Amino acid sequence: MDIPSKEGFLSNIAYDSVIFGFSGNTLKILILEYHNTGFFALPGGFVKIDEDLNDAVKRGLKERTGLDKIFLEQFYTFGKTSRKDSAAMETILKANGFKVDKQSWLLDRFISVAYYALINYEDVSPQPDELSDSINWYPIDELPPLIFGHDEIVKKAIQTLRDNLERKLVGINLLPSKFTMKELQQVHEAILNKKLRRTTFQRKMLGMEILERHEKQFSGKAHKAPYLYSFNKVTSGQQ
Amino acid sequence: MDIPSKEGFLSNIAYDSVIFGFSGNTLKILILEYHNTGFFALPGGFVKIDEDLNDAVKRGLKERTGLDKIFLEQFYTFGKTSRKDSAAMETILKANGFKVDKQSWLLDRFISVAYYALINYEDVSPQPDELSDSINWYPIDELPPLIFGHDEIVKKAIQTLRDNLERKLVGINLLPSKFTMKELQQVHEAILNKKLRRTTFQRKMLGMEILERHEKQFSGKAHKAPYLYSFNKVTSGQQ
DNA sequence: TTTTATTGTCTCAATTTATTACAATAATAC
DNA sequence: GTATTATTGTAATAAATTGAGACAATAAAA
Repeated sequence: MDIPSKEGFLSNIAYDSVIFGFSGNTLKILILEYHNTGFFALPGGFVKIDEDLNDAVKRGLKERTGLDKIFLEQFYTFGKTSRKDSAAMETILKANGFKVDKQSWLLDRFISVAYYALINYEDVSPQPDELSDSINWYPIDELPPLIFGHDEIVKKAIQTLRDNLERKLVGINLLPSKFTMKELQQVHEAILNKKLRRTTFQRKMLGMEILERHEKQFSGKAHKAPYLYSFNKVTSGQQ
Repeated sequence: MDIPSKEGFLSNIAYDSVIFGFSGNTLKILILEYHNTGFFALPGGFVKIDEDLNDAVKRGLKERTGLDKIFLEQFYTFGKTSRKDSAAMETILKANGFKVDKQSWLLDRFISVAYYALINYEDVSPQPDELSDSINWYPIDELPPLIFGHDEIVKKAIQTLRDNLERKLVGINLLPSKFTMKELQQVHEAILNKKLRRTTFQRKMLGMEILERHEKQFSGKAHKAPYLYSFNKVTSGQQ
C-alpha cells in the first residue's frame, strides 16, 4: 500500500492538539497509540492548501471527538530540528502496512503549531484515526512517554492553561453547561494542582459577574442543596 | 534575473518580526519599504531546512539590526488563507528586476510565525535587505498601511507586549543596561498608553526586588539627581 | 543664598483579598 | 417528628495591597 498522498496539503507544516478533559477530579489529556508500535503521541494533522490553519485544527478535532464548537486556542509553534524522528515515523508507517519511500513527505521535517482544547469529558467518545490503534484519556501526571517531542508540547500546554485560568476563566469549558460552584472549584484545583479556599473562590467567581444562577440541584446528599450555575457569555479562543 | 532559489528553505513557512524600540518617549516599530512599490511590511524571512525556527528568526534579526542577544518571543502563528497576496508579491519581485514565474515558491501561500523583539533603540542602525529600499522606525500610532496582513500581526504584538509587561517586566529590554526610574516609567506609559502614578510605580518596581541600584546620575538639571538602576536577572523569552 | 524642578520615601486612606463565623438547608438517624 | 450531619451561601472582620498626598533631600540655576 502506498503512503497517503501529500497532494493538497501544505509542506513542512503540521499541527498538534492537547485536548483536555476533566473527570474523577483529575485533568486528563487525549493521547493516541499507534498500531503495534508502543508509540504514543498527541493527535495532530496537516493543513490543506486552501484551508485556514485554525479550520484545519477544528476539522481534526471534529474527526476525533465529534465536537463542533469547542474552546480552542493556539499557544505555541514548535520548530526545533530535533523534533524530527524519521525512524519513529518509518516504524509507524510500516506497522500500518505502508511501503516506505525515503523521499516520502511524511518523513520530512515539520514545524508544528500547537493548540489546546477544553472539552466536556462526558460529551465525547474519542475516535482513533487510520494510523492509530486507540485514543484514550490519560491523567496529566500519568502520561506515557510521547514521541516527536510531544512531551514538551504537553508541558507548555499545561502551563498556558494555568496562566490563562484566572484571566479568562477558561475552566468553565471543561464542565457541562450547568455546574455547581464546587465542581468549578475542583476544576480550578485540578488545573493549578493546589487547594483553594472555598469562600474566597466563590466570592471571586460571583464577583466577576459572568455566572448565571439557576435552580438548586437536589443531590440526595444530607446537606443544603447547591445552586447550579452557567456561563453567560462566550469564552472562546477561536480567532 | 531569476527569483531567489527556494533551495534550502522550508516550504509554506515564514516568520515575521515586530521589532520594538523606544525613543522620544514613544514606542516604535521597524517597518521596511520595498523598492519602488510604496508597499510597507514587517521584516521577515524563511527557515532553512536544517535550522531551528528560533535560530532562523535570530539570524534575520542579526542581519537587520546587527544585534545578537536580544529579547525575542514568539507570540502567534498566522495561518489564514486570506493572508496570501500574490499580486503584491509579484509587484515587489518585478520592481526588483526579477523575472516572475507563476509557479514561483515566493508566490505560494505562507503560514507565518510571528515574534516580537525588544531592543535598545540606540544600539542599532537598521539595514534593509536585498528586496527592500529602506527600513525605518515608525511610532506605533503612525504606521503606514502594511501588506500581507501585517497590520493584524502588529496589533497582536502590541497586545501581547501589554499583557506581558507587568508579569514579566519586559519593558527593561527597551532601555540601556542602566536607566533611571523615570525612564522605566516612561517605557511603561508608552506601552500601556496611559499615565502612571510615580510613587506607586516606584514602590512596585522596587518591591519586585529585581532592580539593582547604582551610583547617582548627575544629569546637569536643576534638581536632585536620580539613581541609576539595572536589571539583576536575565529576562529572555528565548527558548 | 534663594529658587526651581525633581527624586526618594513616608504616611494615611481606600480598596481588595484572606479568614473566620454563622445561619440555612436537604437528607438521615433516631 | 426532632435532633443530627454535612455541606452551602453570605456576612463580618482582619490582613494585605494599592492609591494619593505630603514632605524632606538635593543639583543646578538665578
